[in-house]
Amino acid sequence: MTHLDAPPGLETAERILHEAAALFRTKSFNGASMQDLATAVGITKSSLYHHYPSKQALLAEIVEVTMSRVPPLVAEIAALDIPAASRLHRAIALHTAESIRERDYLACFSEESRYLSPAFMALHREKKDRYEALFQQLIEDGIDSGEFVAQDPSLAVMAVLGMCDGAIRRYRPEDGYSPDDIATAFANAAIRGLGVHDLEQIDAGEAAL
Amino acid sequence: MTHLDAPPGLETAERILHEAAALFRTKSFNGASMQDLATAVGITKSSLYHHYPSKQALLAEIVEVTMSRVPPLVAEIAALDIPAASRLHRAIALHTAESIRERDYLACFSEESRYLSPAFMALHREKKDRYEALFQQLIEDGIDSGEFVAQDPSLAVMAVLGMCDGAIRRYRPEDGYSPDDIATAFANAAIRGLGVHDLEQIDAGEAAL
DNA sequence: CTGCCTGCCGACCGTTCGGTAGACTACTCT
DNA sequence: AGAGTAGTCTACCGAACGGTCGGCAGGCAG
Repeated sequence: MTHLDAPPGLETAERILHEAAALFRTKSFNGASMQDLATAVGITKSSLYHHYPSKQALLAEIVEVTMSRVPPLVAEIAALDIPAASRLHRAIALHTAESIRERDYLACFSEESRYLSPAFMALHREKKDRYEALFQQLIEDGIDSGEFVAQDPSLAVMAVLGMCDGAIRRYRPEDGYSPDDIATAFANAAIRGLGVHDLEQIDAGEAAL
Repeated sequence: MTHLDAPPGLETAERILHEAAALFRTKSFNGASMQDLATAVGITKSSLYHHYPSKQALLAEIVEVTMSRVPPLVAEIAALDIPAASRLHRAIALHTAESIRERDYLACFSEESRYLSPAFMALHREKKDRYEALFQQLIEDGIDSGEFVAQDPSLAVMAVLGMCDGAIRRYRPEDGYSPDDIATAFANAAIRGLGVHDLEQIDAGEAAL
């Protein structure tokens, strides 16, 4: 029983992180014990502590890798030189698809991050606020340009991101929807909900890409 | 120190339930201990067990009182003899306002109910499905009548209720929005998002009531 | 006055929690 | 061959968990 017996593509530390994200999503941070995690990974509880110093550190790591992966993708979309409605459409679709595909990690990011210790929490709040500000800016751009009807942008971002987060909890693979199915439906609904009058134009723009 | 000293309007059992709902929302079911609850109520942990047989029973009771209070209100709206879009608008506004006003209870209903023991869970799933079916039926009605664009009703209900649930987690009283502000904004956004073409007519209908 | 019932309490139970200590094994590098 | 190291193990720790027990104070009915 050594550390090189069976590396099926993933290092132990990475497997631990994966299983931890999965457990934190399904049983919540407080509901998942280190023993549960050890069992899922197939090692003993003590061995976990060789790779990560604490349960908190596991959560912090999960949140951080997610934070450094997804926001840049959205930021890239936000910087495109296309109408705000099109940018927001793509941003929502990406955020939603990512939320479903990597729901273990995104659930930790959006739901379990509140269990971060105060030290990590402060850091995380700031990053999360910056991430959500990307969406709010897109909405404000769209209102300014007349693509969306005048409305409170912070309520709009609350509605949109709340909807996306909901997908994580409500998604069930056995229902037969692909992440992209849901992502597209949500993005369409959101753009329409913001009061855009020519959704067809956005669809056409997407199809051309 | 007797049981009749200071009933400030609420019986002990009811105060326990209130504080439990608040704690379960803020710290989650697994994160809130019976000692936390006892401290919040101002009695000892042992005394809790005089009123409720277990922590599980507390959660079950919270979920059940919510379940027997809110769905009838929505069912009443769903049965009104007005266009589907108007009924759905009012149903969403009510659900959202209620989610925010009674967010301790509604959070337990929508988020913590997954910690119910299997026995209670089965019962709860059925009721929750029936509740959500109310919304889905309204959406299907609106599609059939041409008020909403053709779309997958179950994805639509996923988006709408996900958005509403999000309000519970994202709402912060200090931001200055009233529950009704958010409820109206969400209902408008949702109806628009479903593809209704004459939102003004719905607003006019609401104003007349 | 007596006896019961309600609400509460301090003390305690067994279990599980996150985390630690130290030894063992097998691999790598010199 | 020998030293070092990475990864795992068994065994254990103190604390906190949900829950139980027996008893005590006081209101109330007989």
